[in-house]
Amino acid sequence: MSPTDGKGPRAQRKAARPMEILEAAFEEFSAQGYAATRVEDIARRVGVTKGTVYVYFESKEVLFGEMMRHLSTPLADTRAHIRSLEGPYPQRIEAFVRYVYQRLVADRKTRELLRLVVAEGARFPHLADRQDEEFMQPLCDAAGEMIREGVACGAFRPTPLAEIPELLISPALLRAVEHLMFDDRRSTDLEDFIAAHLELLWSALLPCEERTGTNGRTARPDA
Amino acid sequence: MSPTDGKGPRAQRKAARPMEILEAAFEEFSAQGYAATRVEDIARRVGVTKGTVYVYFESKEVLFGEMMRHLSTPLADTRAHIRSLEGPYPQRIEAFVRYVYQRLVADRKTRELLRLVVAEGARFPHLADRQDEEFMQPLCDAAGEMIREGVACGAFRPTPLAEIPELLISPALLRAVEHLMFDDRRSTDLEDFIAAHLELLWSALLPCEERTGTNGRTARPDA
DNA sequence: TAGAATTGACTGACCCTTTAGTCAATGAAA
DNA sequence: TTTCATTGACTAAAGGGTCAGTCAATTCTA
Repeated sequence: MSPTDGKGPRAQRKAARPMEILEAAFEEFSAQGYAATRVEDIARRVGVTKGTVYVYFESKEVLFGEMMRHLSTPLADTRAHIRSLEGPYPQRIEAFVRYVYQRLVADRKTRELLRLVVAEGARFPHLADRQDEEFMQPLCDAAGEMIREGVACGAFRPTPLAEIPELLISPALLRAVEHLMFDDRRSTDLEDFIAAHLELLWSALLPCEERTGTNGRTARPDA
Repeated sequence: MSPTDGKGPRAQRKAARPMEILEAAFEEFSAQGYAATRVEDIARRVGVTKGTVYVYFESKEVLFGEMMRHLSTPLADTRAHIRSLEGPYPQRIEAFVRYVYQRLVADRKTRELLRLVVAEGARFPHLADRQDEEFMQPLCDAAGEMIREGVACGAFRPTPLAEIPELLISPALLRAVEHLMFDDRRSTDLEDFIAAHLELLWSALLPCEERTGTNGRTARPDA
């Protein structure tokens, strides 16, 4: 039974408050950083006053922690999603790579989570650990496994990518960091970038004779 | 004539102060972030009081700006250094790659500069621009040029790396970000990582028949 | 050279704004 | 009428920024 079931408008509002506050906290904390964010700003964004925020969260620090936890939860299904990929290995790799760009570059929430971890990680070390546990490690493990399978069944050549899958996702991270630094001021075409990234991967993964230069699908994604 | 020439101890101390303060400011700002750093902390680190800091810098914000400028200046010679690389193209690439790891991963100052740009870039946009202008762009331009030369003279195969040299340095950036997130808690071997990175590059750059798996020198760097 | 006068780098107490956190009063929903 | 989510005025503490005063280094004078 959901918390909004069979309740009057008062109870519904109350039930919705914590989430509203977490969303507003995300906007403010990611834009200003922890120390520079005022609880009053978060409250104003929700349309209430500071006192209300303290009804739902006992302190600014707790609110920040809860907000980070809230941000991290959608990452939990990363591993399952990746394991569900099907088809020939190169296409699986491409789907995987596009998924990584989707999360790390296109999805603002994940991107800003990265900013907060880098910016505030020194004072909240568990943030980095959770982010790694729930996102980076699953991603890398799944990628490594996929590549080793591909190698085992002869689709891919042996490659250090199998042992160090971070190499596979690093270009996406670079785009994410660029995005964090310049927002939208320096945006070269992402599709071109991904195409080049895939090209680089094929040269490492595919046997020489299969490298045509247009493996997988490097064309724009259409329906 | 240097500012310490022929001066008494009083004048020498005065001349040294701004630099001392900038160094202390770097330590505090990079550890705590702009908003959470107190000018008093910076002063204490130097061994003076807050008032003294305000003798040399008119405000916290100006001090931060000057500190960032001070940090950025050593980056200026990046381009020259890269152009001075010599020898066969694969060795030049390897030297370049190692230089990038040196700066981005091993050099604490450059790494923390990255943290500050990501963390504070939203409120000080010119920081990102300068960092890019003086470091990232020269690095990428030089790399792109080197690869295109290598392709032109037949040492390398045509490759999208020539047009998108960011791909070449992205693994180093990943290590830098990991370092920022975990400090020293998660350090897999850097040499293994670089070796794998180079391996990946050779599979993209070298003709098939030259790819032995141990191009360049993948052994530990010795004298 | 010795002592007096001057300088100026530095201090630390102070001001004032900002902001985390509190709580008695309020008024709309139940 | 009762309940309780919300308010907004309040406190306390923190921290940016100021400045008159201090004393050691330096310069001047005899």
